[in-house]
Amino acid sequence: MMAPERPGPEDKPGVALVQSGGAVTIPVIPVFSLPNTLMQLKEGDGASNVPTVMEGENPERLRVEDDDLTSLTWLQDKNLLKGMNLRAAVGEHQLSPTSDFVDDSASELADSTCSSGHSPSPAPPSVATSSPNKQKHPQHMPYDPLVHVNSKPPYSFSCLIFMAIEDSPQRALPVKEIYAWILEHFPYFKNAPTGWKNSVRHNLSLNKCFRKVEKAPNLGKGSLWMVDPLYRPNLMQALQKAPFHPYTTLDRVSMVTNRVQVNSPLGAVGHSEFVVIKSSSRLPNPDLFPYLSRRLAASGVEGLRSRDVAADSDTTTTDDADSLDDVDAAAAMLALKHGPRMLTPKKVDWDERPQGNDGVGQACLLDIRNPRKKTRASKNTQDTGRKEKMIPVITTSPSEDHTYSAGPTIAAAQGIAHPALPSSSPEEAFEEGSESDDSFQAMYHYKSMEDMEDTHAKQISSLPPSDSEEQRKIAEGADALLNLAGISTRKRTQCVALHPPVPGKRMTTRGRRKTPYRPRLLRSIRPNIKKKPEVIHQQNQKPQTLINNNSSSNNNNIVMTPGNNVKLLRTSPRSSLFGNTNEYEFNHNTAVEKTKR
DNA sequence: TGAAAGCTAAACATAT
DNA sequence: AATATGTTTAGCTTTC
Repeated sequence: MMAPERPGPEDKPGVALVQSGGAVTIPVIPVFSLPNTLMQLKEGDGASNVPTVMEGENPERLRVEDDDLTSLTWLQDKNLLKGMNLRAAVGEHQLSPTSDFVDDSASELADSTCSSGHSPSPAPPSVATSSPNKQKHPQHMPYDPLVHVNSKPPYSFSCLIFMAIEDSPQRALPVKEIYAWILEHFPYFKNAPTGWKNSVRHNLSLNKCFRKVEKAPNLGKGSLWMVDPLYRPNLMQALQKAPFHPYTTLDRVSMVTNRVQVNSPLGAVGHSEFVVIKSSSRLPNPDLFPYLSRRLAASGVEGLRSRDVAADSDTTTTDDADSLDDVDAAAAMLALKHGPRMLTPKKVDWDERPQGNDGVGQACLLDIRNPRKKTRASKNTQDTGRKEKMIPVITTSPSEDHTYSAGPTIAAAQGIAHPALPSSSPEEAFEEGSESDDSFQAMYHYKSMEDMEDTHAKQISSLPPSDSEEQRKIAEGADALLNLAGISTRKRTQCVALHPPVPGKRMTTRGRRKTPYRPRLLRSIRPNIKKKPEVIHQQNQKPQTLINNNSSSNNNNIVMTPGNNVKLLRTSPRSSLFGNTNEYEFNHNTAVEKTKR
């Protein structure tokens, strides 16, 4: 079964070449999409024949239709690539000028060309469609999922799911839409065996990073899946570690192709040149990943520069306000809990901000890696020997990235002290600087914290003393929300013990088998110990239940309202006797007890 | 070499 | 009943 109809790639062209005034100007093309561009260059460099892609056109379709395009061997002949500083672009691989990069890339490009329809003699369909290369994409090649359709994406399923969810408007997707997203953005899976869907479901169920959310029954089968806010930094970290994530690839080099005076009135044809410039873009292609790129930018992945870039980007500026709506619920609740003090970490300009005063997320920035157990990211960056030698590592162990078994890095998310962290509380995290690298200071801050700093927190802080009871209620509600979300609001001494296993997420049994194999026949007769569903059905199905507490002693329900606000329905055991429910509704501007009934 | 991470397959249950 | 979705177990490969 193919994906349901949805906006296709034509709505989000990966590469748009803009023709203007007879000359073809080529915008900055990230390495992520580089092969797309390369594919459009004609053998022999006949510039007059260089196809142009009008904005909005589907590059995928063009790849298919431009059958007159030939391979890129001319690139090797011209030795253009060799002159580039591709060392950084290829991630962790040290490439000597005489490395086998060209050869390998040639074969890979040939594969790409063939698979994407650029070859003048495309491979038979049986080869191109029924035999996807199950091997992962070679690490020394920039990866374009729309081009390297025969290479298995170098991302784990959890990363793919994460990207899919993050790239959705509501940050929540049903399984079916996750399938569709993956199929759209990674056509490899169109020809992959159907087992990948099983893997997706398996990952959703087992991976602690993903949480099931109830949705209205009339919206089809199944539930919505969201990224657990607690683990979002972990996933982002995992994504950064992925060898060809746009962070790590685009980060190194962006390629600007300046085709000089192509089809110009001056007739200066037959000359193309590639100019490689360094860029700090750490974001995915906003055309391919509109929401994802924006949200990662909003999450501070790219840091200061990303903000600047975003401000200059058409894609981001148009929806900049929208991105402000992406309030991290956990951060919001923490802010509510801890009040304005938590929310106002020395308001300073980003450029002037002291290192380390990054609020809740700041603890995430500290490089607390175990020097003995280097992460791949650290190894990679050491290899590159570039300034970005310190990729922010949120967790000390890869096992805490986004895996099934690791405990959440709540300490990091909360600013709760890690043994290696200088601060032991969120407050201290604000009060103390860190020795973090420059590249750290803007990363992984919660944009929502800033937003609330300007609006939400000010409202709270402006409450007169007579409203302290109200504020206490809000804090209490936020506390409940946090606790329900698995975020401890206790002090550090308790935080470790307060990491409960994520309900419904088993602790790992992966790796080598620790228990004897139990035949299916025996397992089939075991009693049904299926856990109770995590989500509850609201009487009014309009809001989506985010979190609920199955405990009978706590009648808290967290729902997401249609306006993407977080609503807490709290019925204390005593008040429930009288049918009273306090309803708190939180958004990025307000935190008020909305109704009582 | 062992452990961890990730992938795949499969059985089974439940929901639509 | 068929299909989609969700859960769980198991075994494998790869990487560290």
